[in-house]
Amino acid sequence: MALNIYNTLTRQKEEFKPIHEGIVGMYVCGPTVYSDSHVGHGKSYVSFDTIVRYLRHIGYRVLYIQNITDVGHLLDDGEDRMLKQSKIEKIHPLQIAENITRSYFEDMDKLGVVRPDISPRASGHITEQIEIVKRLLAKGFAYEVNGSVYFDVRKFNKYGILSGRTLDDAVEGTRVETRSEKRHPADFALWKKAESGHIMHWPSPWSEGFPGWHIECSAMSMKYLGETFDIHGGGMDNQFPHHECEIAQSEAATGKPFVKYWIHNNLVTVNGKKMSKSLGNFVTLKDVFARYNPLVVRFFILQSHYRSTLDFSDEALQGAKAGYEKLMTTVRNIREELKKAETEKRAGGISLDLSLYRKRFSDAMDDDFNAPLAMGVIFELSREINQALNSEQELSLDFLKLTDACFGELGGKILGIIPEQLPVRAEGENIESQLIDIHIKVRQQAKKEKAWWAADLIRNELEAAGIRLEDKKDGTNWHRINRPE
RNA sequence: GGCGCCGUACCCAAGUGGUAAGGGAGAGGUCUGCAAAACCUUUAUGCAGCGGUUCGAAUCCGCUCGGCGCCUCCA
Repeated sequence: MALNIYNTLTRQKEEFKPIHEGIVGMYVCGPTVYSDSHVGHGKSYVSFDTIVRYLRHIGYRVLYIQNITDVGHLLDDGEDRMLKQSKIEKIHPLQIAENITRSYFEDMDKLGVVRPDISPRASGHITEQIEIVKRLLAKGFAYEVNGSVYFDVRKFNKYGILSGRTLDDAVEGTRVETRSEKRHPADFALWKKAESGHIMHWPSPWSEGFPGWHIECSAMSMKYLGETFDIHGGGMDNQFPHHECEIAQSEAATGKPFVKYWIHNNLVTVNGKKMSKSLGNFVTLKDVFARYNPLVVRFFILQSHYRSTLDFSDEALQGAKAGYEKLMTTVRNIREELKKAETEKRAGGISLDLSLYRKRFSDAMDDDFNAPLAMGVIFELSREINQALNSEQELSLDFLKLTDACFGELGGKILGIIPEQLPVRAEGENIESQLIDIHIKVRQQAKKEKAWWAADLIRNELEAAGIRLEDKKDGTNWHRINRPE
């Protein structure tokens, strides 16, 4: 089955065919860096990360660009987000940008999100943005008023193609007092003249000022990916007006199609309501990580489709945690068994058709990146492997190697939920593992003498210290308990 | 008001014309000194409700009820 992607532009699933054979240019709207990332960012970037991982898995060379917005988001009162926060904290806006950018990557790293190939900053691409504004003015798609430049939406007849909105809708829908400078209420700023007291401003042919919000994505995506590229992603809430404006200004400037496939991921809700910075009901990733393993959060996110909303609740997260641990137990058991098999001679009678699982997994991912369905496949595989591990038959080294590799590829490399190193027993001869082994030996003796109280005491105390013992047919295994879980 | 989305078991969730994946929780069982883990069995004649199309619908159409999103900064 070929890869099919739901394209917001056409409102249907389409077979994915990159513009250049074997190469994919992909741009995703990154965060505005003025406060810590919340779970919504987590869902968004985990979703796109999984998409990038899968594209790479099926052989594409992907150039993945994700911007950092550190200037240009205007509030209702016309004030820049970065500026507002900088006044609150009494530090330079770019200091905030720097701090939050670090914090953002810290969170994303924990979620197993592979870093973008390029993370361009809006403030570092003022020249490119000015260039586009110049082109738009020259072609008559924009006009200047009092040092500010606006895009003239009536000159671009495709305006509304992405969101399905007409200009009449836009007029009716406009609640904010129309700024008198604009010729049409839907016209949007390309360049704004800085008011006095505005710290972040740059020289331009029109005024000392700063770029409009939408222009940065056009400038940076086209700079690194070309004037037409394959995939543009972002949150559904950015479909209008942000992405609509991007299309308008980019295509007006170049006269070429801007993006082939638009991918929009759905939002996180809390108790059924959208989580957003402005509503103030957001849960930061750092808060969640204090209570749950970040990979549990990733697992939770991937358990629903990227185009579905995900309702964030403690109950749901608890469920995800239990499911995640179940999967990790299987992986751990395979790896434990693998270690034993390496030093033993084994016949091994069980075989398993892994290609069937791989195919079902690929079919799921090929169908618009259906990660939840793909996870179901992994769980079914997990069950079958557990049956094998439970059976009386010895498993061959080959069998164990192949299953471990399969989990590593599907659950690790593609979905990013199975780490290469689990918190299993410490490798090597460190003092901790020696001490635990001594405890296990003492406990074995206690068990032999039916001193159950002693055996249980050792097990309970170790558990309290974060070490879990599990008695098996052929001895006792131990592993570290993930904390936070 | 305009545009759009959603409603699947106790919870999360996939399935968009062929007879309800998967995870959690619950119940029973196997194994075990007991645990833990795992495995097995079980939990929706039914997919918000009512009509319609069809040999056949959770899936298509219409209406009703309920929830949400965008239209204003947001991933």
